[in-house]
Amino acid sequence: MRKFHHTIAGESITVHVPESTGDLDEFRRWWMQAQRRGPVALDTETTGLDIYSDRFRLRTVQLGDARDAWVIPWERGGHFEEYAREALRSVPHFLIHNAPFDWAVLDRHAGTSLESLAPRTTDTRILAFLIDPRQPQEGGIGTALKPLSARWVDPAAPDTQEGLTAVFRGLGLTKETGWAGIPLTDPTFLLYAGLDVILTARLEPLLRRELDRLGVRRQLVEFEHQLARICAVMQRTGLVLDVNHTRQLVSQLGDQADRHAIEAARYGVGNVNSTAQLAEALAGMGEVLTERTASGAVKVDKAVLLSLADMSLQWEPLGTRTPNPLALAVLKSKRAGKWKKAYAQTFLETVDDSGRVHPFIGSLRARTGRMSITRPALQTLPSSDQMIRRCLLADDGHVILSVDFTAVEMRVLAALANVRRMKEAISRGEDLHDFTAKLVFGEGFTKAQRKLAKQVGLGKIYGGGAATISRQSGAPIEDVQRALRAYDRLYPEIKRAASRWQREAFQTGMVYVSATGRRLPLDRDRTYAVTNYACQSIARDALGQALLNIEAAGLLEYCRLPIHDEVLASVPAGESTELSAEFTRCMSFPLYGVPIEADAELGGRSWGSLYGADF
DNA sequence: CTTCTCACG
DNA sequence: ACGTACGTGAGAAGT
Repeated sequence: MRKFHHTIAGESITVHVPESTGDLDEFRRWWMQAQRRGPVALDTETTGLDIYSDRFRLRTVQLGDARDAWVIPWERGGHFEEYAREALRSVPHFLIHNAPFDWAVLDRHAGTSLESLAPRTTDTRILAFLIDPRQPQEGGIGTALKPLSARWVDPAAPDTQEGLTAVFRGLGLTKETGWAGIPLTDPTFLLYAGLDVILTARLEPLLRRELDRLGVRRQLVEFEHQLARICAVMQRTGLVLDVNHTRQLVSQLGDQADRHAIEAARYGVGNVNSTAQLAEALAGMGEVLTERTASGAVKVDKAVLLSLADMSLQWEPLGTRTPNPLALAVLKSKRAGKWKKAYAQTFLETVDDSGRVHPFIGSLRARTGRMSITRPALQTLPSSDQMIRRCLLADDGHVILSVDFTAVEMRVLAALANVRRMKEAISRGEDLHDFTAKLVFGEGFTKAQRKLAKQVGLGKIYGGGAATISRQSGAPIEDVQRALRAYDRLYPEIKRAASRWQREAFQTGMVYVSATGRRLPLDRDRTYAVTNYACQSIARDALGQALLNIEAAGLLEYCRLPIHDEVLASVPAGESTELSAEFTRCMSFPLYGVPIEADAELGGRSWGSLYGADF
């Protein structure tokens, strides 16, 4: 047995690394005792984050409590694997920091299913997030194990990730190759692997105590653990990739990007992604660029370039000036390059050997609690064109189903702020934006006026002013101002609720507590954002509730992605109509007296089929 | 690492 | 007193 000693919060701790079956028997005796005293912290070390690649390996499994950690070298196989498996099977309650990652690893590589682990897990990252959801850049301490440990356990707790990076360098390895290349005998690696579980074990009771002190509901903590599990199931399922189409697309987009880059080079822009080069070249062509970025540089973004190219924000010709050929070439080259690199290529890099991509679905990411999807970022695929979404398919014999809430943030606002006329319109089944347009512009409102009513409604939720809404929508500022004033007259409850929420937050240390009990810290200089936080976070919780309903109805196996106000699913073609109705029912329920409703759309085999012609 | 840009709801 | 567009992930350039 190898042992490492360290001091945490003034107490000495021991990291044990078994080397023989005798050592493993001692490990077994330890966890059998430890599980009687309380939950056991669990962690894994792996070769990297690419859980679904065939090069991925599970290296160690660590268990621990506040004083002792055991690092089991899973990679050595045989008895090491057997004893670790037994503990994973038997311990009744685990503490894991950022459980979805370890669940996915152990499910795929250690024969311990997500279904078996999740009900036995407390995720300390969830606990920390419910105390303060802000990232370090936003003034919070974030939810990484190191800063949390420093805050709650021991300010001198070592930064194990940073420490290991130094060790990697000493061995001629990098941040990327280190996790796979470091020998399992490395003392720093073993000590730090053990420290992580000890820190997690010490963190949990302190975070629990803080949650109790703040009065955060147990029910919310439980809700988040259920959602984490549901999202982990969707991640494991993944989506089918049309590999051939994606390969063709990579090559097509690459050709396009190159062709337009060559065109741009003729005007002196050797690198289409260089804003400085572009601004200089455009100035040389006699273009006058007035917009500036936050730091004072000349702004040459898509909106600026489209206007130089004489096109609307939807790339439609305007006929107001001679199109600038450089602006057009740069727009096209950048777009093709980005779509190739960030989307198509990432699909091919992340696809597993059975042809599926498994995006990481973070069930609790944004400061409002909104979910996010990474590797690849499937919540942000272009919707103006079907070409990228066309790469992702329903399962064999299935079709794509998309079910989305109707105007959910507006309905949430109506419910939370008790907006009388909005609630009346919703219960009559009226379209909210039609209703507003009618009241502001009269019965014969135009399409453009409805669009303005919609943008003003959204602007209200975001806290936007006339200037911004005018710029974003292209509507004349006078019209926007008039609509905004009319809006305030029609729905006076919105302003009143916003001031009430800000006042409440002021009394609780600048934290607005949402209707579900979520803590939403406000930034002092933009407290107006409280309206958005209230609506965005409750809309997110409504999506969470919908996911629980979907699972209870036995439909989780069809779910593929949560996209803020939408659930994307793959359903057997023969039952698509019935399943579509069932999904819609799961996503329809009253929220504080206001009906939340959903619309289903059935597509063909590819996700792109919902965004244009399917091939 | 920061800034700018661009994709989404 | 007044007015403030919200939340993400990702790639590339430049310091």
